[in-house]
Amino acid sequence: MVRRRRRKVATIKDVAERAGVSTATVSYVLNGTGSVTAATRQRVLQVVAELEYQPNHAARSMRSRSRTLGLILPYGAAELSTPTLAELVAGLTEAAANHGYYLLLAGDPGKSERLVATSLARTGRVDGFVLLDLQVDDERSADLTAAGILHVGVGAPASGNACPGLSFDLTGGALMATRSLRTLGHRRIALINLPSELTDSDLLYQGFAKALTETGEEVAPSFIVEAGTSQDDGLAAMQELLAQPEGPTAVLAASDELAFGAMHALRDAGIEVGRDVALIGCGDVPLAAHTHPPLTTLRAPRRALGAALAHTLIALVEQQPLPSFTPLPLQLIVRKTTCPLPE
Amino acid sequence: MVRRRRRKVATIKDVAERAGVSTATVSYVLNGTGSVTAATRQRVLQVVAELEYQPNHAARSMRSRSRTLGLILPYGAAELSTPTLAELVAGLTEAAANHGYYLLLAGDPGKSERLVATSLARTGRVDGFVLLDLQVDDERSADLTAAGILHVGVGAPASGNACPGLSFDLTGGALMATRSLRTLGHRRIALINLPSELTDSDLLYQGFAKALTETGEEVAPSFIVEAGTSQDDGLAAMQELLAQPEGPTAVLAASDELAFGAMHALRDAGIEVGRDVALIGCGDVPLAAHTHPPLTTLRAPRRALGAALAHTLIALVEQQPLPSFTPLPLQLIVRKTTCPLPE
DNA sequence: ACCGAGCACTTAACCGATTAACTAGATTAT
DNA sequence: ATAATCTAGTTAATCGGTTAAGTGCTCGGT
Repeated sequence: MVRRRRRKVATIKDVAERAGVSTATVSYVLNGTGSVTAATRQRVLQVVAELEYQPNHAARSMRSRSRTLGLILPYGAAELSTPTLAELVAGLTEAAANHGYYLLLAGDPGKSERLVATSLARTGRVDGFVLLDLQVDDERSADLTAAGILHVGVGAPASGNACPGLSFDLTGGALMATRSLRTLGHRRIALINLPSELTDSDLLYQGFAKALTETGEEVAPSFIVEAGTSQDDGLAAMQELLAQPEGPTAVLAASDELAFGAMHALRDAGIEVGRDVALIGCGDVPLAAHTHPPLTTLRAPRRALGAALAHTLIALVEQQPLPSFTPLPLQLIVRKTTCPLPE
Repeated sequence: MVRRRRRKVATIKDVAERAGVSTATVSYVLNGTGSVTAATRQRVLQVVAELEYQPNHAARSMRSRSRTLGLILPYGAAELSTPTLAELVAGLTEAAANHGYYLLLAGDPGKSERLVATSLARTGRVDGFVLLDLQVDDERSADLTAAGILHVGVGAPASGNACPGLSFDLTGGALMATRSLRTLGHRRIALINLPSELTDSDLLYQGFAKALTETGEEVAPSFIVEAGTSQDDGLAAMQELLAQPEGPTAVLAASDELAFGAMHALRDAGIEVGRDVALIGCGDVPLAAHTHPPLTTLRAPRRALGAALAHTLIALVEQQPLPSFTPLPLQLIVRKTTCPLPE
């Protein structure tokens, strides 16, 4: 059987030979280090172009870094299909590309996240990791820190975590959303929040609470429901709120997913969203614009967050000063699930 | 400023020294090559465990391959958020992991897909690529083949493409779906198909046509609409069908996305899906179970396809015989959008 | 008793880059 | 005029593995 051999690509030696210089000179030209006359530089670059030379990545990363960022997919990776994660990944990938980095996906259901991460880092395959859904006292972060592995997390830089944490300005967003509900006349406002393990959940709570206390009101504990992350969790949470003697007239949900669940619960209870009860979600996933009625929600710049994560992690890897990061602002997209307080 | 130096990891030299052997012996033990006594093997493995030694990836891939598969994200990468792609990626990642491979994501909006791919391959960063949405006479495949870069595509192995193409058994699926519509009494059945550039579109058409011709009927050209891939495209296609003097009583859509659009169009036209008109989608994305009414659709094993792609590409890379591939069967999930022909 | 083969290793070349150390020639300083 | 410095390169060490070639040693065959 004739099997075509893999094509041989040009090496730095080929370039050096053809340009009549040493490999060191070629390297100097390509990296802008050393001192080279304009004429020599020209000649080398000419040959590089002719041979379409590109330095071998393995050889390069032996001397320095691998210019690769790692991302561990959550169990089952079904969550990759959530627009939230998908756009984040897109932002990561693009921003990384701008710095000559690439994104390595890992997600071995057999091994633990920790094992995969340390293996990837110890073998020099990746320079650092992005941790999704940063938690309070995150074990993963502690593990990586202990192993000397650089990483950044998606979420608030919380106590117990030594890594930089980047997130949206959920506090500002929640404040804005809750204020807008108050402006519409609502006074019995509930919050369906994320699990309290997630660092993001407190951010949201702070904004929500501030909007109430700034007008001298108290936060009713029964109106704060800690839910999971799924649509079903949102449904359950809403049912819990409706079961109370005096239920809320407005609800802020910590994610669109939760809001969708809440919409289901309301519909099942015969309550019309956007007329009887106001509802605001968070995230603005594509589907939010196409529910019935379309969901009022806080738009989150997911792609920008991905880019910010990439920048921060790369700065960490290259030992440059970390770029200053201000939580990315959310934008209130008013659709049809918000309404003035019914008289 | 005190900045902790990166932790030094054990090298093969450390292992060799500690075990009192040469590095070659360590390498032989770890790779199962060469001949080593049981005692020596024991000792080496012992030390490997003690030092938690893992071979440096860069050094390794200089002599062989990089054990990395490349995937180029579609423009803007918004499509990653489609469950279809997300699950495929998950399947790819997992199956790759089982062979010691990882998935490298690329998606540089600045450079062309071709440029990124050749660069990644020439620098030895990846061993091969997965091409999404394989097209008839796919330019990308031609480019990669010309550059001697291994790759597999998602789609039918079509004319003009030298690479293996893996897909679902869309022909069988369309046949099954269309037959089921006939069994329900429908005779005026339409097909909203994918763009004809996609190799998958013909597969679907073949099954659809067979279901009609096998009972001696003719395929009405006006009932075959070539649409795009978006929900809006599905909407437009359905409107086109409805505009005909005698519209279809049943519709097969080539994707759930298209089916959702068709549902919108039907609803807008005051036609009740699942009573007046039957509709079958393809893919069974999670949302399909939650539309009103829930969508009858062909369930596609996306994760399995991802795994098959990984296996095939890795076999290609390692010059092993390609695993035989039978198109992955679809399963008809009957929900509420199908109905007998109204009398 | 001697040769060849096989075993269990070691030695060293090699993969393709980066970079510290060196060198020859030109320029500047004293 | 001569030493010191600078420029534009080269040579060679190095990163951490893999692997072809080499080296004693034991064993079997004749």
